[in-house]
Amino acid sequence: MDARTLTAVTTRQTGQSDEPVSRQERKQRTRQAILDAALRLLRDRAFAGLSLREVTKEAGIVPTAFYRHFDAMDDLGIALVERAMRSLRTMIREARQNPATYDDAIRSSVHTLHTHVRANEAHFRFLTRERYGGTGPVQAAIATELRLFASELAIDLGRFDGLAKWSAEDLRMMADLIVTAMLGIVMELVDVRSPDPEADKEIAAKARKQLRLIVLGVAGWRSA
Amino acid sequence: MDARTLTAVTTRQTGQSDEPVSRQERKQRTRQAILDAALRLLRDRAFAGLSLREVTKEAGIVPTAFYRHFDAMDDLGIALVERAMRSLRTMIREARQNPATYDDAIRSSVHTLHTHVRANEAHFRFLTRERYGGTGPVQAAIATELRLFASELAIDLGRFDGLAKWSAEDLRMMADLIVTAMLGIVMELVDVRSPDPEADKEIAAKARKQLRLIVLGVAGWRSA
DNA sequence: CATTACAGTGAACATATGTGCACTAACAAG
DNA sequence: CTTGTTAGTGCACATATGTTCACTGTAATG
Repeated sequence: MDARTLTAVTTRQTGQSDEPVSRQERKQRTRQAILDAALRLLRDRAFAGLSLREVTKEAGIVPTAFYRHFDAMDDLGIALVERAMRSLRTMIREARQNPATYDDAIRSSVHTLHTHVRANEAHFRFLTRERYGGTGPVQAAIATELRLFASELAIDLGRFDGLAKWSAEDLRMMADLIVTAMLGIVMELVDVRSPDPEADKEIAAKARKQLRLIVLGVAGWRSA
Repeated sequence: MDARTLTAVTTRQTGQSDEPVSRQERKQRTRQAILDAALRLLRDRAFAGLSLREVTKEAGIVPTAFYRHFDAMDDLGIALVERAMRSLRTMIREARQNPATYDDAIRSSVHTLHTHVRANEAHFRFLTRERYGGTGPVQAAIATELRLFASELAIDLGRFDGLAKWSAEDLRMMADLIVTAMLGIVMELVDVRSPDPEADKEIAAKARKQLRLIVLGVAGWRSA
């Protein structure tokens, strides 16, 4: 097997072998293949228990080729974080377009959450798993991104009636609670088992109730 | 070095070598040494990235001796879950002794939470890390135990004023929310960095506020 | 005291891993 | 057309890992 096998990955991926592709286009594609391979393996393993060779084998390339794209496994990890966070941000952007009233916001937010999670299970699974489980650069990267995300949510919350006069600290507290609760919901959704559509409805209902419970607390709030 | 080194672990552990110890007592001790070694390593690694040889080296025994206590690493994992859950249950038992009013319950519960977590950081770190991060038997064991724990909490909640007439499902929903939120708090506490006592106070304050926000929601609740 | 059970050792092996190196075919640039 | 870049290959090697096996000293048993 000679270097013609260079095309092995990309062709397997695109399905058609001979459309002309630029050089960096090709590089991008195998890079993507590595990411996808990793995500595929991460469905039942944790990132820490993932070897370079495994990933490259799954991606259809030779181990040493890995270094053309990443310095080490940790680099792959943070690349995955970026990619997964892009999915998260896309979801948020859509959820943010929804309007004023609490009840509508909850309903539609949970709906878009459910939709996006199901559409990008691998990304969300990676995020929720490695948020706590991961160590080193990966967890750090996720923690940073989620902190940033919670800050934005806190600002969003401040625009709602009844939250306008809350302190930044209290808003942040509430945002953190929401983020943690919803990530718990995400974890239940992407848990490997039960592709049961009935269970999905129950989980979504639970998510709505939890959000509603939190929001109801706002009415009685006075910062201690 | 011959088999007299059999005493290496136990002596290093107890500090005094020649108090008479029964045979199974000795076995129990090295088993404990293995658990402790694992927990020590798990401070900065995830369980998945932990090798049998590493653990035994840290424990001060030879790799093959591991099999006298566990069939495989997974067994070690579930043993760790059991041990960690014992710490959790001990904490709960203490928290449960506290009385009626919401406000007092929150205050004292967060206090005992903080105390116990600081006293058994390794256990709680392991639980929160591997709850999501872990895969296979370990995560399954934690999930089962936490489900059970949430059920008990739901029952406890039902005894409070204003919650007496809630459906079992709603109580469970609220219990899950509390468990998830508090495990998030625990994670912040055992996060490896900042042994800052000032940060501890802020985290505790945040925990109280989150619980208060949830509890306040009860007043306005009507099951959808 | 004689015998058995067994928690621990140490050597050995097959396998998996990360990484360095020389090489090559194809694209890019002149 | 020639020349240089480079994403990929294939080989090689040192190291780490899980697990087997025969063993040994000591506590437990009779």
